[in-house]
Amino acid sequence: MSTPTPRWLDAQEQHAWRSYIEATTLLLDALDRQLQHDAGIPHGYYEILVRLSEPADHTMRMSELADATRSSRSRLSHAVARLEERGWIRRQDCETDRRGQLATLTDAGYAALGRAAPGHVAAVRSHVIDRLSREQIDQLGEICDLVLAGLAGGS
Amino acid sequence: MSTPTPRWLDAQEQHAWRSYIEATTLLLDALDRQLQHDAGIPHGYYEILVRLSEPADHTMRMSELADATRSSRSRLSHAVARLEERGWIRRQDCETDRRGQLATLTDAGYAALGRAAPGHVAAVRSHVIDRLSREQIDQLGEICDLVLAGLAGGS
DNA sequence: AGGATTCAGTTGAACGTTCAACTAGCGATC
DNA sequence: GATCGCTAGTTGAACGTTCAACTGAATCCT
Repeated sequence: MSTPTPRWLDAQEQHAWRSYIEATTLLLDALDRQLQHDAGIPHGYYEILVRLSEPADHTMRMSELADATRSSRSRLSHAVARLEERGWIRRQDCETDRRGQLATLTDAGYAALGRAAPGHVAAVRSHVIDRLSREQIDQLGEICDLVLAGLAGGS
Repeated sequence: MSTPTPRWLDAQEQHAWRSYIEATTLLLDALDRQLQHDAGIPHGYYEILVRLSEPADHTMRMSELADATRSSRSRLSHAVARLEERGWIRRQDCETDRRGQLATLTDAGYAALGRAAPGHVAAVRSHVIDRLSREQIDQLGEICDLVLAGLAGGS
């Protein structure tokens, strides 16, 4: 539990870090507001619907879905409960593992996603993608993959 | 209110966007956990303390602080109320504008920040900064500045 | 087989954020 | 110098997330 004089961020590092935090704060707030307004759900719930819409049967194991959306099991559990109340997701028992639950996107949920998506994509474009060069988009992807590798995997 | 067939994200764009969202989700969660564990406050509260520590008198107008931390006035109001309960911030009336409030970092708050900072910086380094090349750090800063310009300013 | 461990998922309380409504002071304008 | 609108900040209810505790089922071990 020593405190070996931390290496503080230099000017360049601090600038990048602060810009990242500020941009991310504003960006996520803006996306939340847009989706809350258009679809009545926060950004995290939208991502759940997106992921569920990808398999042909619109069905996923809860833990699979938790991993895909990078959310805790608890968060997903609460979120799916809310979306189920709304009739956008249905839960059923898993045949092969009696501990498991399968979440299925309902037709109403799929329709809701279809209504929310255009506005969301437009927001992502206008706030991020369309402001960057093709090269910068690639740079961002690479940078985030590096960070992701550290956080998701081991070290 | 037409829906003019949105321009969906192509593979490259979608990859970058998803990596960004996933990395950000995991990163902010990790920073929150680290700070909650080390200092008992979430990341947003830490940023409030940092900003307040920068002026020599450790004092800022509430709205100045809200702008600096990119937070809504309501969020800041609640947050400062909590930090005041803890004795880390003090509020006083503004002399020149009777509507205004001045928030001041107390000595206890400054000390708490001093205790939290090393672990936080170490986390930022290990998760982000030390994984990127100097060039990538600059790229990230530039990208985020572009996004920030769109969200903070006009268009 | 029996017991410990781990895994899948849920639950409720505590906490932070959002939203809308509100108080109060400032400023412009007529 | 009254009024209208804007700015500063707060409040409480509703909502989402976190954390820790919990239930049950699978798996491991001998």
